[in-house]
Amino acid sequence: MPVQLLKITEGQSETPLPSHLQKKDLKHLEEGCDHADKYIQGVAVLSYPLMKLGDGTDFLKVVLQDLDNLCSRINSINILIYGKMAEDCAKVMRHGDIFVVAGFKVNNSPTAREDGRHRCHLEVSEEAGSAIYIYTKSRKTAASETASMFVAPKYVYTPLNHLKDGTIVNLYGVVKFFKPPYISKGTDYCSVVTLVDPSNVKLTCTLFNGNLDSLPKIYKIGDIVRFHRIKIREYNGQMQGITSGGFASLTFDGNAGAPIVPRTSSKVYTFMDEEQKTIEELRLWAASNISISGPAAKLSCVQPMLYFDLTCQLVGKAKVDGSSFLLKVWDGTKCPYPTWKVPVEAEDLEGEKALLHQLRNLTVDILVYDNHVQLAKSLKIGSFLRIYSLHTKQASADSEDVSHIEFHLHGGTGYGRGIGVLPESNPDVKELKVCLESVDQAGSQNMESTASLEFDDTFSNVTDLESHLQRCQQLPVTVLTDHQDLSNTELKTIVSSTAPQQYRIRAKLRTYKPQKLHQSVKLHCSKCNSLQEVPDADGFDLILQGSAITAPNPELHNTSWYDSVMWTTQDQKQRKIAIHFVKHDEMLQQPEDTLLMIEGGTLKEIWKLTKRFNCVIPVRSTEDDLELLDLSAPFLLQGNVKYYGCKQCSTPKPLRNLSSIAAEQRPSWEPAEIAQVLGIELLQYVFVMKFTLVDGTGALNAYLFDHEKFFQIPASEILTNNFLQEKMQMTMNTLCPPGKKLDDLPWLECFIKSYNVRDAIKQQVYYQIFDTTVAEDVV
DNA sequence: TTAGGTTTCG
Repeated sequence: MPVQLLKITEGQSETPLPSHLQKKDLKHLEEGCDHADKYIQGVAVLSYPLMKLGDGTDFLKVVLQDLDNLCSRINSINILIYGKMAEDCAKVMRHGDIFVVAGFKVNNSPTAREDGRHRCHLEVSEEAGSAIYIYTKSRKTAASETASMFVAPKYVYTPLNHLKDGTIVNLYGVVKFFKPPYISKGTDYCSVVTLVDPSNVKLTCTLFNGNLDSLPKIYKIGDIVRFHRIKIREYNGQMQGITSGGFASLTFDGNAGAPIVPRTSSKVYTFMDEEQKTIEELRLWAASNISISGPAAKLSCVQPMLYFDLTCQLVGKAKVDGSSFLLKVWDGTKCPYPTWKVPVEAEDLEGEKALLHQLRNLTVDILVYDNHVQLAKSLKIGSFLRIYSLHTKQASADSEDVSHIEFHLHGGTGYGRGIGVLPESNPDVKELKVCLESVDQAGSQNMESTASLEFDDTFSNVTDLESHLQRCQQLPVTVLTDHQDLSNTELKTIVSSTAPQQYRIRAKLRTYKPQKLHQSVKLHCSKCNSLQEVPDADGFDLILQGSAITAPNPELHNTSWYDSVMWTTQDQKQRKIAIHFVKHDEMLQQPEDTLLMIEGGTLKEIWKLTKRFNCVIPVRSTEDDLELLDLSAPFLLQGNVKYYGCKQCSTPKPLRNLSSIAAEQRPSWEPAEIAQVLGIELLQYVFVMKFTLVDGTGALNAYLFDHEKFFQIPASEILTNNFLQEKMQMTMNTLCPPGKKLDDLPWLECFIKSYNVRDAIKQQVYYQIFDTTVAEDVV
């Protein structure tokens, strides 16, 4: 019998221990040694309630104190008892009983730092061949002590608005954002999780673990987590959670009504009625306070230029080159657009050949890049995946009749981009399997007849898309904002006429450039009429690094019109940063109204400041004044928008001219006004595109030169706003649907003007679209 | 240690 209750009479045990057992001292316990013939002895000072683990196994935790080593600093140890043995022990044991535990396994105790007990714990079970001998005193005297011994573990959970720097806490939260575990640049996997709770405070946690399984198993926004022993630190003025020793997590489905089954790798955890209630309460709160991700997008619903999470099964994989890797996946539906096929060597393609062939028109090729390659390589064929923030991109239609869609998982982990493996028990996987099986049963004949470049809705649900496109074929997708009384002119007539003239036309958009819409955004100087590319962040970064070499000049601090603060960074670089807050009426304004100037800041620091303050102007010190940086850098940042000045047309004036705006009754800090007082010729963000228009009589290329009117999207915000980028791409997909024949393209109504451009050799006629906007129900 | 949520532009 693995648990034996033995009597002690006058301090002596009636039954001796088996002779082969040798006593082991707590001081000499070590992980990894063979402890089959060893025992440890101690008095039971604490026992937790008998519990059931996730798999139904009984579990009991008992704390033993080593009576021979009462003086040593660490003289108590946790005993984790599993299965029937746990049940038996709980039945017979009493406070003060002496335990002899034999044939145990020694493991690191994750709670040692917190409970101050031995750095190892002992694990015992019948299956492992363990035995427990309990020496008990007279039942009469022990009975009264029983109550004091069964103490439920008291975990205190801290609300997110009560977190303090430097503490280790337990907490609950609803997942507002997460990065699925990815391989960090160090030795561990990393997962970033942002939580919220009913206090409405956010906490971003950075979790590391060398074991993928030990990180929280979060699958979607809205999941609920319970973290134990997470360390709280202050970082950049905000509380941050980070894994500490003994970190443990449980994850729950966030949907009200779903079974409350914790996902965890930990064999041992407490989970009782009180916890269950907390989850239910958080689910209810989340239901009205968090937008839980809806049903995941299927391949049949994809649109070009979207970021979405795809739940799918891996059918094949192949190496492509050093920085990219191919995954062939399917989800049982058919993408309504032609999709690309990534060429790879046949011998590099892993996966079942017959299946790959059979599903060739239902699988899509996903190219994953950079940091995702290593993880992608390790994926098992047949496993179920969720690919987060997968990008659908419309490929250039330059040389082809119809364009196609590409699937990219770009490098980096921004926006939670990554790959997660879902267990078969996941409800979404169960649903997916039903779908995949039904397609399998439909047989291969449907698929055989489906050529990859044909449209076939056998497995797709494209009703919405189709009806949308039908609408577009009837009504024009662009309308005039003026000149409605004019009648249409055929393109044939226009191209044979002299310029300059103005026309109303009805035409179809055959193709457009650039296909990569972000390339259409330029900066325009209305003074010299020059166009230039929008500088990239690297250039700005270099300028900032260059200007940070010169330390801020303290003599320029705290003037009549601004207050200054300066500090030195704690890192090796000892960088000096100064911020000058412009005053209004001798007072500092609210952050959201404040204009500040910064010296020595990095790109990231400046970016953070723009989130909180109205305007940020990067500056540097000279001997006697502050001045703007090189005009290749933005002279002003407001919200998401970087404002640039024309190098040719600007004559920078002293920054103190800003004080004239500050002196206004309500300084509005308009970019145009700031530019004016600083002698900057403000560059405007514009879309510049070339539309190839056809109408059956002829064709012409017309330029679109638009700040905001045509797309009803400000060009200044498109580069930093993904939502607007998608909106613009959707608009272009409606104006010029990928994969459609000319007959099926919608009509555009446009107003265009012709004009002459002369260069040294010849004169040419150009056309420009104006007074035209995308129809209201298309936007 | 790693990353510290702010998409690529292949």
